[in-house]
Order: sequence, then C-alpha cells, then structure tokens
Amino acid sequence: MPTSAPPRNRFERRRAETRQALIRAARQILAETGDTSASIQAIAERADVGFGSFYNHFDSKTALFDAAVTDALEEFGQVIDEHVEGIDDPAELVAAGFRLTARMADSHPELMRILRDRGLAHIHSDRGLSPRALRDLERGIASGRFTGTDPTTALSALGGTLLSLVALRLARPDLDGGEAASDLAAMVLRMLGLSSEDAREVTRRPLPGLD
Amino acid sequence: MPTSAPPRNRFERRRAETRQALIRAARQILAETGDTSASIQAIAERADVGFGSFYNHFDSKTALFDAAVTDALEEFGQVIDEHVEGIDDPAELVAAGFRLTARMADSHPELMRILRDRGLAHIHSDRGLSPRALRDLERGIASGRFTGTDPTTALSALGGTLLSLVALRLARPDLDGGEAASDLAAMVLRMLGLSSEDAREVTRRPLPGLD
DNA sequence: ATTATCTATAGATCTATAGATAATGC
DNA sequence: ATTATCTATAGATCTATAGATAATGC
Repeated sequence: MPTSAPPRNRFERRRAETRQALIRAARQILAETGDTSASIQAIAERADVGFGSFYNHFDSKTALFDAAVTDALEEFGQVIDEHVEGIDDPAELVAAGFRLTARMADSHPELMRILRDRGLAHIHSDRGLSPRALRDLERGIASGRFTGTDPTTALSALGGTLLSLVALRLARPDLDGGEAASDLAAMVLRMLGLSSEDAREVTRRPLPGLD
Repeated sequence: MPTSAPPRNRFERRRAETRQALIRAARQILAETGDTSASIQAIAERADVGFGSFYNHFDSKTALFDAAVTDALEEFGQVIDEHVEGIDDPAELVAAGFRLTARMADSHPELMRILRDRGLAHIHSDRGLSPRALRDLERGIASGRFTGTDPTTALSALGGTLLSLVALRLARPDLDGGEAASDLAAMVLRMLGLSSEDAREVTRRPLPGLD
C-alpha cells in the first residue's frame, strides 16, 4: 500500500515485498494479541524475512506497528469504497457501510480486530474512510437529507456506532450480523434525522455482494 | 479496588498498597503511550516498589495490564454512578452520563485515555458501567421512554457514541466539551426514539458538579 | 556499481528466582 | 513464626550494527 509511486524495477518490487511482509506480520500480531511487545526477531521470523532487514524499513517497532495500523485502516476504507460505488443517497451510503462492515467481520476478521482496537483514535483522521464519510455527511446535511446535527458531531457518532458494531460482531458471533448491522444503521439514520420508517426502508435496500 | 474483603491488618494493607501502586503505574503507562512493552523493572521503579515484589502480585505483565484496565473501567463506572444518583428518567441518565464523561476528560485525563483505547472491547462486559447502562436501557424500553430498539443494540450504539465523545474530547480539546456532550447525547436520545425537542430539553437540565 | 538482504555478534537489557531483610501477628 | 518486601544475580533474550552475500541496473 505504498503512498509513493508503484515499484518499477525488481529491486523496488522486492523491497516493497519485504516491507509488506513485515507489515503483514505486524497486522497478524495486532489482531491476535493486540500486544506490541513481540520481539523484532519474532516479527522478522513470522514475516519470513532476515532479521537485519527490519532496519532497512523501520526505525523501531513503534514505527512498524503505526504503519500496520495505517495499512489496515486504508484497506478497510478501500474495501468499503469499492462496494458502495454508484450509491448516491447519503443515507443509503451509511446503511451500506454498516452492512458491509458486518460482513467483513467474517471475510476480514484480522482487519476487524485491528479496527476495533485502534479505530477510535482515527475517527477524525484525514486518511482511510473518515474523510469520505465526512464528505457524505456534509452532502447529506446540505441537501436536507440529514438534519439537526453538524458534520463533526455526526462523524463522531457514526464512527463510534460503526466501531461498536465491529466490537459486537467479534464479541457475539452467534448473533445475526446482518440484522445487527441493519438495526444499528437504522439507529444512526434516525440519529441523523430520518424518520423511523425512512431509516428502516433504507436499510432494506439490496446490497452488492462482498467476496 | 479489591474485589475481596477490605484489608484488615497492616500486612494486608501494605500488600494492597503495593498492588495498587503497580496498577497505578500500569495505568499511567497505558495512558501515556498505550504501549505495554515497558519492562517490569521500569514499571516497578515507577511504582516505587522493589523489583521482585512484582511477582508477589502478578504472574506476568499481561496480567498486570489486564488488571489495570479493569481497575480504570471500574473507577469510571463508580465516578459516573456517584454523580447520577437520584436521577430517575432513563433519558436524563443517558444525557448526564455523556455530560459527565466530557467533564472527566479534563478531571480524569489518564482514565479517559485508557477508556478510549480499551473501552470498545468492554461495551458488553459484565463489569463497570455496562451492566448498569443495560439495566437503564431495559427500563426505558419497558416504560416506553425508548422505542424502536432492543437493549443489546441500544447498548452498542450508546457505548460506541460515548467512546467517540471521549475520543473527540481528547483529539480536539479546543472544542467546547459540554456542547459536544450535549449534542452527542441528544443524538443518542433521538436514536433511542425521543423527538428532537424532547432530546434537546433533556440535555439542558441542570447537572450536579464534578470535583 | 549499486542495492537489499542475510548472517553473525557484541553489548545491553530483561525475566524470574533465591536468599536476606524488615515488619507484624499471635 | 509468618509474611511481604527488597537486593542481587544467573541465564536468556533482545537490539542495533557491521560485514558478507546475492541480485539487478546501466
């Protein structure tokens, strides 16, 4: 997930692969234990990368884990983005985001654990899904679809509720995830000023699949 | 914060003090860096406790940090509990909880950082504030004050939004905390079925102080 | 010639424990 | 006599780096 230009030659490709292998290992560790005290040796071994290579890419463990969280949040944003393309109604976008997130608890469990453990501090980040969500909220408020709130407050409430859905899915896999997602999405839409009937209707619209 | 009986003699008191000093140090570390890789030596030193004493109280660092999180969440629950005593209306309890939490960002910043970083996984815990919040939600639903939701979904949304308020307060200390709290509380109340007018009114009622 | 990876290692740090010390209970 | 703390330490582990190795660019 390089912010810079894509690697052109084999050197750069291999370098990018090593870096990504380290990030992947860090993401696994974050999801499994949430504990960042694993040794660099253990991380390199898990990434199947020579120990010394670590220092070619990161100055410290903290730098690696920060990059791993960013990487995970970016991926989350991209997966959601891809699947809501073509949806215009801001309310429907919110509902789709909730329902897709619930499904990702099954399809991307590692990512969801990181989101649960680290997402809250990034709700107002200028990376990942947040800026796009903020834009959609602003659009909804401007058009009158959403009422009685300002964008910042709405983003907080929306983000917090979305993360609580993630936590609920992970803590209670026995519950029906789709139903929980629709219920929480409907509550958020009510919170954003929609009537109960409108909110309910929006959360029942058909949704494109998630691999 | 011993779950067992309070210490009776000087031995037990001193033992409890040492344990609490270790927990206090762990809480500080959680709040400052959120990183659990500090050495046991460093933790003991910060707690002003002999190094070997650590093992009289905890088997591992993980055990200590788990205890520290529990300790912090219990304290959060207790502070809120004390200040909402006498409030009967479930809607007013919700609003008071939000407003008190916003104030705690100033009065208990360490606690709030731990809540932000670790709270989400404990929303449905059977300790701390959660069981009481669940009871209040059930009461509100039974009495018809809250409509259109079940207690579990409501607890998720309420907890997530409360934590997003904590994150917002910590990330944006420039914003007016009381206003943010009232805004978010009003949104949650709307989410729980109150009209915008009722929600607004409830969040404007006078609130007992926080030391 | 350049670049990244890998192996080996010195020195620092950490964990867990053993045994000494200090304080209290009975 | 009992209990908890504290100090000292052995052995293990970790970090950061230096230098060798392997692969590609030009």
